This record gives sequence, structure tokens and C-alpha cells, in this order.
Amino acid sequence: MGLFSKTCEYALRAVFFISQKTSEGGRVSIKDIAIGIDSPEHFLAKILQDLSKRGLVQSAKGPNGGFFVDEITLRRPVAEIVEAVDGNGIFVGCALGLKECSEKDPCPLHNQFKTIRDEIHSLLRTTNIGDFNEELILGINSLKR
Amino acid sequence: MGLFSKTCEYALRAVFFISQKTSEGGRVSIKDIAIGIDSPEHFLAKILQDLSKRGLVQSAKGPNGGFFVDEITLRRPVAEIVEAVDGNGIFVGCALGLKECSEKDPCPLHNQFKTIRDEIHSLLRTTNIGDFNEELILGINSLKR
DNA sequence: TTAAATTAAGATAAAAAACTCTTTTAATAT
DNA sequence: ATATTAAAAGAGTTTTTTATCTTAATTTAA
Repeated sequence: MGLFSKTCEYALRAVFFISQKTSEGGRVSIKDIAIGIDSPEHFLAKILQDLSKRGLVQSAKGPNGGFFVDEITLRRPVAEIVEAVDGNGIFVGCALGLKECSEKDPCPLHNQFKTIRDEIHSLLRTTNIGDFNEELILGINSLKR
Repeated sequence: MGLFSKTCEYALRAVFFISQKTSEGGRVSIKDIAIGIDSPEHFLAKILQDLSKRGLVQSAKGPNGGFFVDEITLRRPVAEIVEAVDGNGIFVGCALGLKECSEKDPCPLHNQFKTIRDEIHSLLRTTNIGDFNEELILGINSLKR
């Protein structure tokens, strides 16, 4: 098991990909995204549909249509994608799955994991969707394999 | 989604529970463990069967039988339970699910998450199964709800 | 105004994870 | 020896996640 669900992994890779390809204008099709991030096309379509509804990517139908990200989206934090897909469990949940785990009534791992969760949260809140465009264009970062 | 699978959450809670109940001797039955950590009994039985094979808990059949942990197990790191159940993906995998993500060919989140993974790993390597016995007995820590 | 391109939506399928139930095996105590 | 207790093992079900396929709805351009 990874940190995120498979759906969320695809979502993140797809949004980074779209961001990189369209931050200067243009559109990119589901097909090209699926190839670009090595994901199942139809499954990805579903995921992007959902992100599109939430405004975490933009889309246009018809010829010359496709997905893209606008200025504002570029500056939204990566945390919003994770939260849209996987919920906030990774930021606030209990490591041992207890519903009522808290400062007051903690599980054995509560304090240690609180720190780690907070780090994950702040990391994802402070990095934005468009933050990797350059590295991706330069080929320093990878989104497939 | 939590950090660990549900199976792993049950495993951790169960082992902490058994440790607490038996570190001074005695046995505890699956039924009592299931009640004590609020988990499905038969499902937990499977999980403990597996942990028992791997020596991460001890078991005895028959009257006065049940599960327990011996001296050595008390001092084994919690990481071994996680690894036995969920594998090492949480310690070494890529946040975006890429197989070949590495220092050389990193995904956009590689460096940030490397740090976090390492923290999780070292946290779980340095805390041992028996480390919470006192807190559990005193009721400072909780394993259900 | 029609054909082509492209996402949206819906229905279904396959795989994995979570959970249940029944039978067998082993140990103990009487 | 036998009955009883408790885990081990096996088979099966349900739910969730992941993936596929088909059709509908929009948009554009000729």
C-alpha cells in the first residue's frame, strides 16, 4: 500500500502532466495524458471528470478540446487534489484506525504520527500544482515508470 | 485511506493488546482480543495466524491456550509488524506510484517524501512492541474506538 | 447543418481487500 | 481414553477499488 490510493496517484500525475503541457496555453487530450503518465485511459477519464467538476483542472469538449489548467489552478496547493480524491484521512486520521483517537484519548502511536501527518499536510499545502513545470519540461522529474 | 491497511491496523492493535495482557505471563484468547480492540473476530484470527507463523506473536492451542508474546518479541520493533502485513511500500515506495522513482530519476515529490518515509521508518524501527504496555495498563493509551 | 473530435456519463467487469463460517488439528485436564 | 478447549486451516461471501466498454452530449470547423 502506498501513501495514496492508486486513483490519487493517477490524479496527481495527471494534473502535473496537464499543468506542464498547458501552463503556457493549449489543451491536452485524455489519450495523451494517459500515455504521458502511463495510466489506464478510461479510468483516468473518470478521475479527471471528477477533478474537472471540482475545478482542479479545466476541460473543453470538441475539436481542439481537452484538459488544461488556468492561472489560478496553477497556484492551488497539491493538498487539494489529495483531499478531493482520498479525503483528509491522511492528514488527520489515526494510524491504528481508531475513530476517537485524540490528544485526550490517544492510541499508542498518536503523538509520533501526529507530527508526521502534520509534515505531510504542510508539505502538500505549501507546494502548488504548477511548481514542477520547469523540472518536468527539463526532464529532471518523471511522471511515468 | 489510512497510512496502513485495515488488516495492518488490526494487527498492530492486536499485538499491542496481547503484549499488554501477557508480558507478565498468561494467555489471551482471540475472542478477548477481538473484544479488546473492537475488531471482527474471525478476520483477526487469520491475521494472528499469519503473525504467529512469522514469530511476531506466540500461540498455544488447547485449554489455557491463546496468544501471548515472549521476552524477545517484546523487544522487536513495531516496523516488523507493518512490514509483515503491508510490506515495505510505505518505507520505500514512490508517492506517485512510479516503479522506477529514485534519486536519479525522481518523481516531482520524491525528495520531500523521502524525508517523510525515512521518518516513518525510523519511528517504527525505534519503537518496540512492548513499549506501550505501561501506558495501556494505566489507561493512558487506547486500542478501541 | 453536418461530420468529426472530444469530454461526460453510465453500465459492467475484474481484482483486491475485508469479513464470515465451518471443519480440522492439537493440547489439556479429567 | 475421552471430552473439552482453543488455535489452524480452508472455503466462501461481501464490499471496495481498479479498470473497461459503450453511448450521449458538446463543440468546432468545413
